[in-house]
This record gives sequence, C-alpha cells and structure tokens, in this order.
Amino acid sequence: MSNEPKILIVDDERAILRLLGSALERAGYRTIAAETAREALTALQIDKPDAVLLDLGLPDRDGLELVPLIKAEGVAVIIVSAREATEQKVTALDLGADDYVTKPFDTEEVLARVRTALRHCRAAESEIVTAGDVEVDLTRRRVTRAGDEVHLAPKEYGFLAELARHPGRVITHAQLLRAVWGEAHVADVEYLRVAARSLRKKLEADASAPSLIRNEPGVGYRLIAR
Amino acid sequence: MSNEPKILIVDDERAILRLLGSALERAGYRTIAAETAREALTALQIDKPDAVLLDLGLPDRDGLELVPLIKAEGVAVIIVSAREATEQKVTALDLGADDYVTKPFDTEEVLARVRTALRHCRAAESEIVTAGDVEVDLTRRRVTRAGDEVHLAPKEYGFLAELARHPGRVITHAQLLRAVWGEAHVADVEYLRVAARSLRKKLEADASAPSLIRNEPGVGYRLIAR
DNA sequence: ATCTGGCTTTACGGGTTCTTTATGCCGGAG
DNA sequence: CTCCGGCATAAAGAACCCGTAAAGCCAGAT
Repeated sequence: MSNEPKILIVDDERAILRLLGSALERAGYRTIAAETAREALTALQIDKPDAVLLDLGLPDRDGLELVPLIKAEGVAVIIVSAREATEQKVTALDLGADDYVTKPFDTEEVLARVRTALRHCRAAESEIVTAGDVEVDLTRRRVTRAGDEVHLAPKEYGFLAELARHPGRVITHAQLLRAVWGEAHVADVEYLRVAARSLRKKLEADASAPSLIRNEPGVGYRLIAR
Repeated sequence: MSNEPKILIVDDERAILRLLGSALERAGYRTIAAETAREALTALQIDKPDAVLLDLGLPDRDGLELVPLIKAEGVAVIIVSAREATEQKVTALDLGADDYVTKPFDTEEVLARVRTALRHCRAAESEIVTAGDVEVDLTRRRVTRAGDEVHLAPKEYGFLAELARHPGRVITHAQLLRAVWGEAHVADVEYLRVAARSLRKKLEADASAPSLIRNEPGVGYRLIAR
C-alpha cells in the first residue's frame, strides 16, 4: 500500500488531464482523473484525494461551486483555469481555494504549487490515532482495543475513522453523514445514533460512561483524544 | 490595541510600498513598511506581523534568503516580485513561501491572496481566544474555564463563539441573531438576554460584576479581551 | 432454500434545550 | 416625580435531541 499523496485532476480537456497526470506521476504522486463535476464529487468521496487540481469550465457545473464542497473535506484545492479575470481569482480564493493558476501554465510551477498546497493542508497527522485503549489505524483500516483487533462493519468503521481523522474536534452530523453515507443521507441523523451505539458497544468498557465517542448535542460527535 | 492582522511590506520602491500599504489599510489591516532586508528582519522581530509581502530584489540581500528566516517565525510569506522565471517561483515556494505573485500585479488579487495566506497559517494552530480565565477553542468547539472544560448548549456556544471571533469588538444584536438563530429571528433580542445570562452563569465567577460578556446598551454585546 | 450479519427504518421514554412570557431594576427624559 | 426604554432575571411549557430497542430488508454465505 502506497502512502504517496493522491491528486485528483478535474478538467474536461483530455490533453490537460494527460499532461498534468503524467507530470504528477513522474513526481511520485498517485493521480485520479475526472472530466465532469459529477465525476469529481464521486472521486472525492471514494478515493479521498489529498489535493484537487480544478478547472473551472466544466460541462455540467461551474467549478466554483465545487470549491466549498471540496474544502469541507479538508482537501487542498488549486484552481487551474483559463479565466484570468481578477474577479474570478478573488471569488475562488475567497471561497476557500488554496491557489489559482492560469492557463497556459508552466508544469514545474504547478508542481511547486501542489507541494505548497499539500504543505498547507497537511493531513500528515499520524496514521494511527490513539484514544484510551483503542487504536485506529487509518491506513490499514484496522481497529484494536487493548491490543486485540476488533471487527467493525463498514459504516461503523467509517464513522469512527471520520472522527479519528480529527481527534478531539467536533464533527458535525452532516459531515459524518456525507462522508460515510453519502450526499443523499445528510439529513438522516438516526443512522448516526445507531452507528454510535454499536461502536460504543464494541469499544467502550463501561456502558454507562461514554468515554470514547462523545456527543455534542445538536451539533455532532467527537472522539476523546486521550 | 487592535486585533486586525498586521502585514509587513518589504520593497525598495516607495511607490509600491505606498500602493500596497494604502490598499491593505483600506481593507482593514495594519501595515508596516520596510525598504531593506535589514529593516525587514528587525520589523519581523519587533512588530510580529502576521504576514509578509516580500519583494525579492532588495538592495542589501536577496529576498529569497529571508524566506526561511520568516517562515521560522511561523509567519506567512507572499513573494511579490518582478522575476517571473519558473525557476524563481519553484525555489521560492520550495523554500517555504506561501504564494508567489509577479509584478505588475493586480491589487485586488494580492488582497485575496493575502486572505488565503492568512487563512493557511492560522489554520495550523488551533485558534484559541482567551478572555480572563476562559478559553474558547474555535476550531475544536471547546470552552474551558480555569482549565476545566465547560459544556455549552448549541446556542450558548454560538453566541460566545461569535463574540470570540472578534474579541473586544461590539457585535450588534442583529449580527448575533443572524449568525446563531438565523435570518428569521434577527429581531428577537430577548433570546440574546437569555443566552447571555446562561453563559454568564457558567463562565463568570462573580455574578454581580459582568467581567466577561459586557453589554453595550442598545447596540449589542462584546467580549472583554483582557 | 435457509441462515446470518449488516443496514435501514420506525418508535418511544427521558432528559436537555429553546422559546415565550412575566417581573423587577436602573437611569435618563419629560 | 413619574414614565419609559433597555436590561437582567426567573420560570414553565414546548420543542428538540439522544440513546435504546426492535423489526424489516437485503445480499452474500452456507
């Protein structure tokens, strides 16, 4: 299993996909390509890239709309667009984009800006998160409690992993649901309760005192760091 | 004392210092100017800016040499240079610069990039606002008083967080209501009183002297920065 | 075909939080 | 002095949210 950063390239021109893709792979990154906004969103959910190179002129939606959605996942966004109007740059950056490069671009410069963006949004948190006697290994998708491996169902693991990715921070209901169940279920808060319950059953020693997965009423859940 | 971000502008051309300085100040920042690398370094130590706009062509030293020194302080660096060679950009970015803009530049774009850079370098630390013995961690959504965690209901936290986002400044009734209760309740000032009361109950030691959340009659509330 | 584990969906009791309304205090205006 | 606006306080019912339980459903395994 590789640990190289994964880059999602979104552009409707195949030539650009190829150009950027090969340059990035030569530089040691893994890459995913998407030609439409729809493709980009599913790739975002499934492949969990570390950064996105985003063209604004997509066939189905304006790339700008994607920026907040991508940033909500904590992923770096670099706009690569032919639009060079200042207003475009300003709105893109203010929507949360991490950088803005205009076409035609210099490949080496884009690579340097990718490095910078990855540095900024370093998801470089240690791959293994510890909380009490529970350890979550985010790369191997394994969970142990007091050293013994615990088997988790897909949604259970998704729930826990999403919390473990930002230990101690509150993850909102919507964030969890979007990450684990998908955009279609962002409102189904009940799922979270069920998942939390089964997780606590498996991971918490004392059923009466929730020491691992804590509830933030009306907002979301969070993992107790120590 | 103001809490607006402080920007250090380093350039040997007075015209540019003036241009950027006035633009930034119009945008609400505080600015410091430096014409040489030496001046820049002392300003860095004394004024503790939040970001540096750095020209590379300085009379005494090459601006590139300054980049690592500035980044060592955890301060954002945006290069603003006439050198547009790709190699320059790559080395600057790889030395740790957060962005690179070529002259002639568009002022609005530079402002947007300043905002982005500030966002990046602030995101690294978890943003904690202190007021007396109360600490508000805006990224983790946690509040402590004298080190002990205090649990806050959603509206309570929203109220406090809105104040903490601009410590010391008066937040109007309408602003608070819009931010926490939503557009539909911008007129329900009563809610604020109730929320303020329960917050004071939880956070203030002396019930008779409101030392944390102060009322600005007829206008709004503000957090005493301390 | 049957079983089983996992996911979805619905329901309910108990606790917390929000909203709403009423009351008293204070200071400035009339 | 009295009135009035703006405020803090208080309390109570409504609304909301949570954990828990359980039943139905689906798909893959047996």
